[in-house]
Order: sequence, then C-alpha cells, then structure tokens
Amino acid sequence: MTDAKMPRMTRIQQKNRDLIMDGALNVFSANGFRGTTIDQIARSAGLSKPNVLYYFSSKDDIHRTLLTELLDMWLAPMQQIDPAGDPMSEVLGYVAAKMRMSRDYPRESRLFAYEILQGAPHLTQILGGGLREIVDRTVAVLQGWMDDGRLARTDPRHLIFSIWSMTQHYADFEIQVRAVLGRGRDPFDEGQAFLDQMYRKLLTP
Amino acid sequence: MTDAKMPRMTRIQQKNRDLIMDGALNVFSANGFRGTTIDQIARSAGLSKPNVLYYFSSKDDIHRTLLTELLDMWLAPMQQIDPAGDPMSEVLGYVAAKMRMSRDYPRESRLFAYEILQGAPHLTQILGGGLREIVDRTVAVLQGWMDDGRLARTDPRHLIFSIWSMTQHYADFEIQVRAVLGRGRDPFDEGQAFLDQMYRKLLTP
DNA sequence: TGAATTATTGACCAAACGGTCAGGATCAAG
DNA sequence: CTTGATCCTGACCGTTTGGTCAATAATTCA
Repeated sequence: MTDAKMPRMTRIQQKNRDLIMDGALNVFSANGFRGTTIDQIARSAGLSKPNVLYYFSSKDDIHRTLLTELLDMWLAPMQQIDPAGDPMSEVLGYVAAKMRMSRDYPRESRLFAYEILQGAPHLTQILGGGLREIVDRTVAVLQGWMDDGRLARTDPRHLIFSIWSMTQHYADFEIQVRAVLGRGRDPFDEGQAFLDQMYRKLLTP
Repeated sequence: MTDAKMPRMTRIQQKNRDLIMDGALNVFSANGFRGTTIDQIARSAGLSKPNVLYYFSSKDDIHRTLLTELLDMWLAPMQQIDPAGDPMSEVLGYVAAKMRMSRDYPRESRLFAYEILQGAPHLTQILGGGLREIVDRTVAVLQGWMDDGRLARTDPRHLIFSIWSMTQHYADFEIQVRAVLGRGRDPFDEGQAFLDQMYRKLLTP
C-alpha cells in the first residue's frame, strides 16, 4: 500500500521474483493458502526452496505480496466505466471485460475466491477501505444514469454483486460448469452471450 | 452411494457421529480441507482426537461422508420444481429457496464452494453423473415452458448457473458483501428482493 | 584480476499433523 | 454381579512443513 517498486533491483532479482509470483499464483489458486507448500511454489518456479525464501521472508509474505500486486489489475475493469459514455454500452462492456478476465485469468479469480472464502484475512483493510470507495463511485454513476431514466431502476450495489458472482462463477467453478454443459461447448462464449442478453433486458428502461 | 444407514447403531454412536459431522462442517467450511486439522474437528465436536478417529477412519473419511450426507439436501430445492406449476412462480420459488439456503446454511454452501474450487476431488462422479441428470431434467422443464411461450427464451443451463452463482455468492462471499454494503443492512433480504425483480423481468415473455 | 556483493543450496531444526495402539473406563445384557 | 462388547484416552510414531544457516558459487565493479 505504501511502497512503490524498489528503486534498485538486479535483473536476477526481477526475474526470480517474477518466477516466484507466477509459481505461487499457480499453486495458491489451485490449492488455497493452507493447501500449498513452499516446496510446490519453488518447484513451479524452477527454484529451490531456500532460494525462494531468499527473496521472500515467508509463505505469508509471498501470499500477501501476490494479492496486493494483483488487486489493482483485478479491480481495473470497474474503474474504466466511463460516466460520460452510453450507459448500456458501459455496463455491458464492464460485464464483457469481467468475462474476459474469467477466461484469461482464472488463476487470479480463484486466488481471490479462496481469500474471500477464508474470510479475507489479508484483505480486510482493502475490503473495508479502498474497495468500498471504488464501488461507491460506480454506484453513484449507475444511480445517476437510473435517475436520468437512461437505465432501468435497480439496486446498483446488488447489480454489481450479480456481475461479480456470475462472471467469476465461470472461472471459479469451471469444473462444475463444464461437467453440467458436457464436452464440446465453450462456457465462456455461451456465458457472455447469456449475460449480454440478460443485462440488456434487465437494464433497458 | 451403495450403503444405506447402518441398521444397528448405539445411541452413543448416533450422538457422537452427529457431533463430529457438525464440528467437521464448522471447520471444513471455514478453512477448507487442507486447512483443517483433526484436532480442530475434535475440539469443535467436544471430543478427543483419537475418539474422532474411533468413529471415522481418517480425515478424508470424515470429509467424504460429510459431503455425501449433505449433497441430497443441497440439491433438494431444484428437484422440487413442479413441472405442473406456474412457470414464473416455480422459478422464483426456486430462487427464493436457494436464497434461504444461503442464509440458513452458509456453512454447507462454503463447504461445496471449497470442494468445487479445489477441483471437486471427492465429487467427480456426482458432477459427471447425478448432477448432470438432475440439471438435464430441470432444463427440459424450463425448455418446455419456453417453447410454450410461458417463459421468455434463454439458455436454461446458463439460467441455472446464474441462479446458483448469485444466490451462493451471498453465502460464500458474505464478508465481501457486508464490507461493500456497510453495517445495518441485510444482504439476504435485499438480495432476495433484487433477484426476484431481476428474474421476473428477465423471464416475463 | 581481485575484492565485495549477491545468489544459491544441502543439511538441518522444531513444530504440527495424520494416524496408531495398548490399556483402561463405561455400558448393556444375562 | 459378571462378562463381553463398546467406548475412550494418553502416549507415541513417522512424515511433512515452514523456516534457518553456514558454506559455496556466481556476479558485479573498480
């Protein structure tokens, strides 16, 4: 939160920290925090366990760093909603962007899913602070559009919950989705089409 | 799957197995499989660790038994959809029932969420088998209603995904929901109202 | 080149964990 | 009360895990 990038960092440091972050993302997103061992992270990164602990002081440190590094990227789509844009396009664009995140970054989605399920032990400040402000800003935009009659009225906060839950469902519960759909179908394409139709209908004034 | 209830079971066996199941549900739903220890289960059940292992052969056994015992209850609401009923009432009733489950049985919701996130190592048979059949039956009912013009057309399977994801979101990510909503609001009441309005609009022909 | 800094690792440790076991306590039935 | 079955536990074991450390290798830079 307070620190920017370390000014001086060797190429080796840069490379190995990146390797560790990627390996940690692999393992944490598949097994959760308690389910992953430093050894697994090291193996996935192609390094030895002590070497991993040379760059990060503890497993907790790796996890916390990973979460904070990914949080901005994860919340970016919502901040790109343009208050001056066309309401329907902006909302549907946000839904599509979130759906693309689920398809392209399922590891990140699962990482956060585990963290929230767990009770967000590493995100409590962000949950109560930054996130709420970001949501409040978006809520204000949505509310304005509804007041102007450019979007149908609904509770904006629960509308956001619905977008989060449905889009992330395709990443977090992909196994269940695929099991129910059967082979030869693309959950993300179909889901995108469904959500587009759904929100268009819901939000048309 | 193959065994019914053991015919002969002492009152002590009955009581202690129940205590263990409840304790296990507490801990597994809060910490996931790898995150819970047999000791925690024992403590939550008010028993000693060896005593827990007197009734169940392993931690895996506890987990598997818990999942299979709860699965029927978890899928029950969908099977209560009445093909002879009024389409809109039946769907909205299902949504309301799922929402009630999230409010009244959040532990069960999180237990299954962890399991699916993990890749459903203990539910693969059910995912590919029983669940798909149950969903297919419901899909047929929904499709029939849509064909008769009594419900607006949508992909029934993704409609079901949307109900699952949104209702369970209020249980699984309750901490995030509460953080965003702030104090003094009832996520479940509001969510229920939102979903009712949403699906009414979406499914009205 | 050579010294200083940085990077890497095998060996190791203490704690935590899943699970076992022999023996004692409790209970049900005759 | 007696006896056999059921119930319960402290002590223990082998393994896994997070983390340390001293020693070595590689890199940087004057």
